Amino acid sequence: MSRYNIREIEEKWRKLWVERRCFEVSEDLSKEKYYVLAMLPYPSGRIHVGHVRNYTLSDVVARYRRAQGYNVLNPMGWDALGLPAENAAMERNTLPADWTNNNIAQMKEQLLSMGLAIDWSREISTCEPEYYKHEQKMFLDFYKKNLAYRKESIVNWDPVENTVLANEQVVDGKGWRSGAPVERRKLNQWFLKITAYAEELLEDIKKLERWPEKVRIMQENWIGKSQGLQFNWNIAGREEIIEVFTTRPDTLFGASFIALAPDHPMSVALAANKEGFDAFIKQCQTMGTSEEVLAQAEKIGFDTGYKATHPLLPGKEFPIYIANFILMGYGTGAIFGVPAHDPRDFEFAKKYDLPVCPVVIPQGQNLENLVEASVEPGFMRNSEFLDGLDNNAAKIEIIKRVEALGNGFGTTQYRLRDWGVSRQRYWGCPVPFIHCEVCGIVPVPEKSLPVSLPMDINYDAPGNPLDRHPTWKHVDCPSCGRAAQRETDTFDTFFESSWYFLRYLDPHNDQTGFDKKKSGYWMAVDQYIGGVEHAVLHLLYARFFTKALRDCGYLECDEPFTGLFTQGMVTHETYQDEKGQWLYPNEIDKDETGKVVTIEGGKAVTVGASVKMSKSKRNTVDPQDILDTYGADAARLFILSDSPPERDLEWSEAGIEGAWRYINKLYRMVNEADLSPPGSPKSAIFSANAVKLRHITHKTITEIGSEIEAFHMNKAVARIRELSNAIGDFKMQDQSDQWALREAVETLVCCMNPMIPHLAEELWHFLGHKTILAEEPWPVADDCLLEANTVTIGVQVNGKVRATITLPANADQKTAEEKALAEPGIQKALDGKKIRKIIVVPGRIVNVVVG
RNA sequence: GCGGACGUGGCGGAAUGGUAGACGCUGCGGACUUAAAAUCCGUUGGCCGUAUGGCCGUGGGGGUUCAAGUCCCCCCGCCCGCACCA
Repeated sequence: MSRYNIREIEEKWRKLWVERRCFEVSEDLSKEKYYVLAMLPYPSGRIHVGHVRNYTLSDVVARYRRAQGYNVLNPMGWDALGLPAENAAMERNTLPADWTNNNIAQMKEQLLSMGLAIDWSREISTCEPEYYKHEQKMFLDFYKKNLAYRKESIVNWDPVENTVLANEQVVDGKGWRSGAPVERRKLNQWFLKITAYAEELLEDIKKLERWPEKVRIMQENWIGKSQGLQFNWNIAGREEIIEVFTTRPDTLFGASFIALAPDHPMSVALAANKEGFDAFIKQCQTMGTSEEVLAQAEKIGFDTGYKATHPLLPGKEFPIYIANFILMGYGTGAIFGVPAHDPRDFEFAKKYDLPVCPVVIPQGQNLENLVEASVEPGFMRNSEFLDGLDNNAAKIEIIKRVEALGNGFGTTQYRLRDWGVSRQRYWGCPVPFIHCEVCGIVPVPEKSLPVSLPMDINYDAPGNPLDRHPTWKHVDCPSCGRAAQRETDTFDTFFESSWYFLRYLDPHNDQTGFDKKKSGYWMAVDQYIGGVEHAVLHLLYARFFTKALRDCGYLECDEPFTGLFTQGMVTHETYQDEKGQWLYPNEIDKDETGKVVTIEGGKAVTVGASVKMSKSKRNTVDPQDILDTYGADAARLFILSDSPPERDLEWSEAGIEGAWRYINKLYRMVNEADLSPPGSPKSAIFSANAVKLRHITHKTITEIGSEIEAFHMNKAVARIRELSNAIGDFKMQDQSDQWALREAVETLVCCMNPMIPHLAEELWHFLGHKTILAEEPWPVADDCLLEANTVTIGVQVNGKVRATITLPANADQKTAEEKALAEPGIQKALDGKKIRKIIVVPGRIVNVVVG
């Protein structure tokens, strides 16, 4: 027997799959379709282990579904636009396009060596005008539908780089690159009206049954629907009113102050000339605006000195504060504070010595001397006409009353905000609009699409190269013909990833983004797989796009992804030398005593926690090294073993070596097995051992299937190992048992195919088959063999296991009882005590209750 | 702070309310070898015992049940999300 030559054999089968175009598919109405999609990678240069995990998972699903008879689409492409390419271009003096295309070529090479069942004929790259011209058309359609609009909004502006910074690029109020203090600047920017779909996006989350609960909750929270009352307060001595929104109108009679957001227009109007105002506003601005920070920060306020009054609360006046915990972007930017029933208001009231008046009293409580806010439901008190109602009824009642007064209205608020898509960058899809001094903002005519990025750009000066380009932006106005200028903003790159899954369906269509009929066949994606970091933004944007495109007539599909799986991160131990410098895993080793030391110099190494792989901690492994050393199958197997896919996976050298050893073991085992010749007739009679083996064989078929469907890939691998252990342990009792052994081995090979396809294909061939395993159906289990003919169950005395007994599978209760009581261990445990009752659960347990 | 997960051997992890620790990794002992690697066999939750065996054990405390890792209540710990980084 020749040694398993991983490189040669894996290469051989990959070549054959490509030659036979095994994984290229087209619409086939005779078959049920199955669309498997892995989140498309950003072409950063080399694949990382996270990619290997992602694409191994999608590949297992694709190969398994294919064997199940589905017409499986499993495409791949490149999320090729984005900031890193510009950073790289600046650092290396190249062009973003060159850097990106180079990376794509390299990464494709690497992905090919993983042996993925991908239809590469559908490969797309989002930086090609052939791709983005269609999204320019979509944007124009959105504009026509009033789903795209411009508005002024505030950005972080780096005055040295002449560029807009993302929040994470602002470090301590300074630009991450330039170190210059960041300015808040108002710019006119494009927005997509995702809020128009807030209700549908929320409502349809219910349909996404095969999404992780966690992601659905995150999206629900993000959309943040709340129902309440919006109404007006008067300001004593002034004409203006203050509009507030509350989700707790029932607590109105418990109010003790009014609070405005620091950037509320009335804040300036009421307090701009007051002493300390500027300092207070400054203080508010330094602490950030995230809900997390506001919720945990000390609640501080600035007393405007004005009082508010409300028609429902005659004779009462409420101080008007400006408070740091009120957000201008949510509701109306103003609230009435009810310390007794809101934790933040309570904290605020304690600090400024404001009254705490409980009005919603939970059953069995009196809420005297509150030490914290009470948010439980209850019955109304101290609330005039609401008294005695339960607080939910009170909400309805008070909204009625306020509406009758003409002072406000019941309304629904969403936390979701419109999606700002403008980026002041070069390496993105140009926004297809033209600015004309006379006509204003004018769409680029469809026949003039695409608006392509110029390739002759440079980074010699700060700012957006599109803006500085000598000719690119100068065009004639399509409407009046006068000299005009192109929009130099480009789209947020979430734009590309919001519809790429549709482009895969019709990747070479130059007339339209995709054919409606094709989308009718393939959509929706049956199984989407990617990182949980995309739980909200990408997935919400893609859902929005699908609905918006539907309403623009592009397709008939409400939700893009019916099944979603979010994989965990890949982690690795960290290593530091004596000086605290981080070391790469390939710089360390164990010495004879088992101590971890540096390979160079043998110096002591501190082994740290296993954390997400990152370049800064140098705890990365290069998948290419793994693929070169151990082969694709070993890498795939290790990725799938042990850790459930949704949890973090700890990469270890021992683990990958274990997988590699097992690959070799399987190869040897099958090669050495004493099998009946291919195609031999089934034996008429099997020995006891063979019957047992056949039971395991057939059980494995159904179990692996359901484990893969449930994404329990670690358990699917365990079932493979169990079957191979059973094969290894099998003692032949009779020549006819050879057939049972062949059956077991062939089943093993078929079942391991989704996970380790190269070896499976090789062994399939070795077993004498002329077919390609990638094209073979999933084996069918014989139902008669699924049940074992004997079962071993525990026998308990008072709930403690004292013995085990083996019974025929169909044994009745009486038999089980008798056999259990006959056990010496049971007799001993009974110790002559009186038996009160015996519980027999057939096939499960016998419990003797005594005493 | 709010919302949501999670907590099982030395490690990753299995367990429709029914034999806790499947399947692995590591460690230990042995075989083969001049030797090593590879491979194979055995063993590997803790404590007591020569042993048959016994006791303890799923973060902690209570409860429901014939039976609880699993269900309920309280507590502790850890992780994730909470607005434009993709």
